[in-house]
Formats: sequence, structure tokens, C-alpha cells
Amino acid sequence: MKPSKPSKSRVLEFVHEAAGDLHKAGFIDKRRMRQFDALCLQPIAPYSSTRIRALRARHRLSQAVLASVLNTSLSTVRQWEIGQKQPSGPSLKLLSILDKRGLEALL
Amino acid sequence: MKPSKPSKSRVLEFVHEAAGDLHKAGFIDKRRMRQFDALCLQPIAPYSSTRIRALRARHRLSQAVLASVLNTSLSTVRQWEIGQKQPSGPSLKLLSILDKRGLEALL
DNA sequence: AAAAAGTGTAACACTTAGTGTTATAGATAG
DNA sequence: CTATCTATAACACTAAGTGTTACACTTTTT
Repeated sequence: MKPSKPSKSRVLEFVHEAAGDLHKAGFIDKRRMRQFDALCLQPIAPYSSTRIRALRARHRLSQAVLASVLNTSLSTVRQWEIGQKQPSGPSLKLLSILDKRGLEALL
Repeated sequence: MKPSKPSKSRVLEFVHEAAGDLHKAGFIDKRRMRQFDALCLQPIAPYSSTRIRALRARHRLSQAVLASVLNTSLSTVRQWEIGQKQPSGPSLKLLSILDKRGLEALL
């Protein structure tokens, strides 16, 4: 199912652009286009412990508050920042939302 | 640390309101207020398998697309909907964002 | 009509994130 | 001086996450 042979993001980029044109031309409705967007989401880059810590510092949040915002436990956030555990997929998604859209997007 | 004795959300509601007043009165700055918001976030209600399925149907997404959006695996979404596994905390958070703010908030 | 692709159920086994707990410690507020 | 907040660290248990396979149904393509 997943190609994953050719670096992917390049290919998807191209395909996505093409789909965008089709949309403008009226061959793909808005809903289909959104689904397309979703499937083409490139996997979120892993957040290192230092990057998580930096992100948290940038927003001036304590580990406890960040845990609340992400709906996870304090213990978990701690271990991310120490490097003992890696954030799961959904956690990475939330981190990237915080990164790109700010705290308000998660409240 | 966590009281968790008296139903909590009631208490937090009250405290939060009080803090809001303090903010208006100028005793708490905006940043502190946001942190307060975050800590007072009431834990997200669990999404049942049928509710997840309904949410997905409402947005007309396939299981595969939903998995992409939440940055998790197809296998995981399947098991949520069959009721074999429960979504983790961060996953619940993402589901509630999709629920309340729509797909765009996750792209 | 037949083949191919998309969608979903089901079962299985493995890995690892998530969690709670406890002890320790520095900083800071009351 | 002592609580409280903040964070590190180690530990063990549970359950979520994942990949895989096989099967079935529907829709699309050739």
C-alpha cells in the first residue's frame, strides 16, 4: 500500500499539486480535496527531547501544564524531555500543532 | 497533588471563574491566565467506539484517512472502532479537536 | 465478465509508550 | 523555617500501538 520507495514527500508534493489543479478546474469537489490533503499529510518529523524542551520553554509552560494541554501525564512529558521515551504518533501531532499554531489551538 | 475527591470539574469551574475576575481586575497577566486555562482543562471524556465511528462518518473519512490525520496507524483506528483498544490521552485530544473544530484544525 | 483496488472485520504476537509511585533536590514563596 | 513548585531519576506494571495475515464485500477499471 505505502510506496515508501522513492522519498515520497517529493512525489506526494507533485501529485498534490496536480490534484489542486484538478480542483480548480472543477473535477474534484472540496470534500474530496480535503480527504486528499489528509492522505497526503507527510509524516510528522520526530521531536527530540531538546526540541520538546525548547518548544515548551518558548511557550513558557511547566511540564505539568504541557501535560495537561496534551492530555497526557506529567510522568510522560518528563521522560520525553529526558530522552527515555519517544512521543507517540498522536503526541507528535499535538506537539506540531502547538509548534505551528500556538497554545490557543489546543485549548 | 490532585484532589480528585470532589467531582473536580465543578470546583475547577468555580476557581477558573474567580481567576477570570482577577485577570479582569489586572492581578493576573494574560500569559499566567493562559497557563491557568491549560491546567484547568478538564480531562477529555472518553470516546466510545461508536462515537469515534460516528465522528469519522460525520467527516466522511475512511479509517485510513483518519489514521493519517491523527498521525497513527490504520490498525489502531480499526481497533478503536471495534472496541478492542481505547484511544490514548493524546489521541482523545485530537479526536475532540476534530470534533469541535473540524478537519481543518488538524491539517 | 474478470481483474484490481478500496474498505472494513478479525485474530495474533510483539514492542514500547504511558502511567503511577517513590526518593531526591534546588528554587522560591509565605 | 517550611511548604510548595519544579524537575531529575529509577522502577515495574499495564495497555496502547503496530504490523501482519486471511477473509469478505463493494466499487472501479480494463
